[in-house]
Amino acid sequence: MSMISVDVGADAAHEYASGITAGEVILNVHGKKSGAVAALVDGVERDFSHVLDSDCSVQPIAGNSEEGLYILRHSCAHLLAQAVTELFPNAKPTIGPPIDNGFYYDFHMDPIGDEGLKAIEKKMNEHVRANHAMVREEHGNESLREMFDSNQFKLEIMDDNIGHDVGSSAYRQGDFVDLCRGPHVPSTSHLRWFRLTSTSQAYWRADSKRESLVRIYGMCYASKNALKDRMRQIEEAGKRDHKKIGKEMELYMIDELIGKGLPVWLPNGEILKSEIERFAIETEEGYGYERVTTPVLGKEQLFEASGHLPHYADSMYPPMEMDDGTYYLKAMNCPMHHLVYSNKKRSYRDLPLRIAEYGTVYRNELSGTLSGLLRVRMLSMNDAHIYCTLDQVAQEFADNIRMVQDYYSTFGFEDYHFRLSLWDPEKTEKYIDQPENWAATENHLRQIMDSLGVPYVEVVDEAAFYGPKVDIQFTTLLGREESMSTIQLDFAAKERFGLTYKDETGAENGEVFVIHRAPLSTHERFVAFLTEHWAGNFPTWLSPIQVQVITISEKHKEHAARVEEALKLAGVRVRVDDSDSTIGRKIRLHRKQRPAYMVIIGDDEVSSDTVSVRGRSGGQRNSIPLDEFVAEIFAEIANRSTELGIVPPE
RNA sequence: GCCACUGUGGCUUAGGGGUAUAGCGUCGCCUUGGUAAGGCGAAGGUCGGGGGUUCAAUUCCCCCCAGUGGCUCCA
Repeated sequence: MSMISVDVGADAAHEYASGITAGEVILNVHGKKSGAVAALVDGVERDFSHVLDSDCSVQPIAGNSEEGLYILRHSCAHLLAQAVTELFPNAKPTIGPPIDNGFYYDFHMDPIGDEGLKAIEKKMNEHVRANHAMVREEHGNESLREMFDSNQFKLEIMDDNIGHDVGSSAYRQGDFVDLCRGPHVPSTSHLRWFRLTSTSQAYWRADSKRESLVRIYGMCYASKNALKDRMRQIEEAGKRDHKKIGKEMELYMIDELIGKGLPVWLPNGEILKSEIERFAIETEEGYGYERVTTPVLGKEQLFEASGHLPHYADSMYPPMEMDDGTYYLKAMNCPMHHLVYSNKKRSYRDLPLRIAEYGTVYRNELSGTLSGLLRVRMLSMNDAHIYCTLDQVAQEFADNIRMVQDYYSTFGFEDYHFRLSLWDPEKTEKYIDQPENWAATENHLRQIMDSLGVPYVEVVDEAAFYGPKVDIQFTTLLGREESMSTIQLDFAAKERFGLTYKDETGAENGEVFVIHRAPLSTHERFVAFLTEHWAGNFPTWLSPIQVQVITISEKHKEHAARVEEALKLAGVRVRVDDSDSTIGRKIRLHRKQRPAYMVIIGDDEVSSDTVSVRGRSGGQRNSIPLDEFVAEIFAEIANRSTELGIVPPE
């Protein structure tokens, strides 16, 4: 028997008899407890059963590594398919990939409910206990087609993959076999820590004209603790859900008589919204923005000119027929701002011209996508458009990126990254089809980002229809990525609206670039994120109720009124509860509204003209002279501090 | 828009073919109280809406509406 030399990383290469498997090598080198689920052989992911017959390198893939988790989840998708096909013999598996935090599998089958999901989960657990080996089988194309001849979806996958290695292997566990490239965990007992989470409808090939499929989602981890951690994370996210907190704090309401996706800002939410707006106005005045107000609707011809109707009509409300023409609700402010620009002749001395508007736009989102404040049909924002020459674009982008960074640090956001969003030349119907302009502007943005030294990722098919953009991406508590801010470069408006200026030579110059930017997202989405981020415990300057005064007994009403008066004079949002109730009860009641501070007034405070201040976590600072407290909270609010510094944290 | 699930007083919720729980909140009384439930009492619901089956529907069936999760889309 010939010997082979296997490089296992750490120390010298090991010698083994040819024919040994990758799994045996890993067991030999790393022992049983390595937690490996597969092997990396010469840099390629392989099953444990992969046979080694020449010199090579072998490394374990740990179950809790990123690669290992994908293998685990992919394997768990197979386990799911095994259970589903056993319980529902007519179900046809289609595809079942791993995704962040879990996996899904799409089946062509009748819809199932919660009971179905439970039954499937139970069956999966049976197969985990049975510990089926997941065995790789190599097949020729013909033999594979035979194996899956009753499943048109698998046949279609094979048709699409002729010449690729995908179609050459299948994995078998017990009675179940699935077309798959692998690799997989050695056996189903590795898949203990899973949970099925939900079902949904999906289309074959994500095409709504094709077959409707049942998608089943699950999550799978390498250990009990990892699964528990994830479930805790989901639970925590549930507690921070802006819909739940928004209701408790009375931030907004949605009434079916008004319509879905059309939130009403209640007084407390309006405070948040107007504080954000005030902050934006202050900041943007410093950057040279001028504010305007434009109508919420405009004529068809306007949106034809802007390109919205050709490229964006699906996202607009349907037209309104009037006696003098057809009108549309605006989905964006830009067309009207372009008209503000060309309301008079512009000179190079006017550029960059920065036109801002704080108002609402209306977008016709599909009813099923609407959700709380996160996805709405009326969007409030601090929108602005910058008209400038190509040479000025870099400076304006730099300013806006700095502005975004300043905003975010003031609001306490840290977990975000920049994304350069490019067009997709394959999808010319979605974009203005001018490849040279796309290439030039995309390159320009790339250079700007590089010179700013801001790290970013590039993603295709995320651009606006009129140009590339820089988006600022957030990760939610559940690990989902969402766009927050956006800075967009528009090369199309100048032609569509005939935007020109008189340059230094006196010539009429048509090279006007437009930057669309909304650094604070929409107020709806921003408040939703803020609420989730702070779990409703906003920094003092944002808190709808900054101070809740609580009296111990009716004897203290008068002093409470004085405290209220002093705080109001300093512009602090204060409320007083001097009702006939116990202090414990009042604290419990007001905690739901999450005031930044509670001020307790009793005999001690009255006699010494002080206040006792209670923080959100229960920490307390007693007998602060009233003047001192007012001065401290005033400074905290004026500085827009993210720290609640008056009471030491518990 | 599509799929699944859900819909009971302001909020959280029990129940289930014979018009319905409880807690919180609200109001009143007692208590004048020191930091996440002091006591007593009261008001408040045509059980999301409309049809159907039934002697009888909040409960079963159908259709709407809304919410939640997901698909698609997206700020």
